[in-house]
Amino acid sequence: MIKLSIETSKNPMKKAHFTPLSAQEKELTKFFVKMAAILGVQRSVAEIYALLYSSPEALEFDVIQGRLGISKGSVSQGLRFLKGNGMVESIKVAGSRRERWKPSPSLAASLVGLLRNQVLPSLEESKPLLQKLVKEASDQNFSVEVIDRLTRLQRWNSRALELSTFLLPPPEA
Amino acid sequence: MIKLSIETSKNPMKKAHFTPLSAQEKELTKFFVKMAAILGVQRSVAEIYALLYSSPEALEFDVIQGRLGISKGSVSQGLRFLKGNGMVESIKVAGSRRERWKPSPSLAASLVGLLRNQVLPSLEESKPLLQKLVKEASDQNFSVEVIDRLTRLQRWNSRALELSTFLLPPPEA
DNA sequence: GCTTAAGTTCAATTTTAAATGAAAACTCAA
DNA sequence: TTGAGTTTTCATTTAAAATTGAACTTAAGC
Repeated sequence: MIKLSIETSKNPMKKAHFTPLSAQEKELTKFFVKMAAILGVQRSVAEIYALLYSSPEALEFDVIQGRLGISKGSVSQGLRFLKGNGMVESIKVAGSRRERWKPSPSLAASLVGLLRNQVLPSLEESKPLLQKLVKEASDQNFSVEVIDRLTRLQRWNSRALELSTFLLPPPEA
Repeated sequence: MIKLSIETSKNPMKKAHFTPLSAQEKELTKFFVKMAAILGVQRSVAEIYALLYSSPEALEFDVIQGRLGISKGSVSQGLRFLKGNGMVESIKVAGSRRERWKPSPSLAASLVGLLRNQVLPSLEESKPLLQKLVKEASDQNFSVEVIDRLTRLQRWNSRALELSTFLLPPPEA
């Protein structure tokens, strides 16, 4: 019989007992998962955010992984997404190589960031397309009904774009 | 050699040549698909809507199926979804058993209907949940930080709910 | 400059959502 | 009332998205 691993002070066998989510944490996760679904954000990302949101202190990478029971890859990608959208922040504590994560102070600001990234690009991209379509429709004398619809669509797009730019101004313009 | 089918006036062999989408129709489809994606609505539904939107006359079931090249099931489900959200209307012409479909007059109203069905239910469902969470958090003396976050979350949910109800009043209240 | 803990990447896998189409159900003209 | 013409249903298939984990990269600490 061979002993497969030896615990030393240099290489402590990380037992890695992470406490499973409490009832409250699970409920809050449900809420964030539901909201995330509306915004088209994946479950694991919502889970990470919910965990950070219900933790009084900033959490380390492997605590997040351990308590949620998800893979390193998911944690890494999830944190990147959340950070990229300004929803979480990382803190580096001197003397430790690990980062610690916590939600950004303002949830409102976070959602604004998320919406801006999800919605605005599509509205902007579509503007020239609709312009072209309206032009072609009148050039090729489509039915009045269809031209009318397309024109209204274009107007609607422009207004939505204006409104969004107004409601969701860029971070530091 | 057996002749497999015979064309009669009663049973005309439906050649079913449907003209493929024009360049413009394809472009418009792109637009609607993109918008639909934001709202979490599936591609085939957006395709159906785009086709109706760019057609001067109301279209029959099998024209929709044929021109889009999708299955009967998808057309049926797609139309049901669109109708359920007030985005399309059906017309019955006397002497024909088939229904004919066209987009509802107001795109704005359509989007309102869609948003109401997609977003409001989640906000409403979550209200009592958040209430309970805040209560439990203070009862079980969680950290001030976390209680504060949960309270703000609850407030945010209530406001979003109020705002939505205001912006998206029920159809005929 | 090494070593190794910490985190990232991405091809492979798993999971979830959407589309299909054959069979069932409905519906209206005859 | 009947039954062919329509549409719906839903188990199955297909496609898309999310997750995993092993290999790789990075950088802190020695």
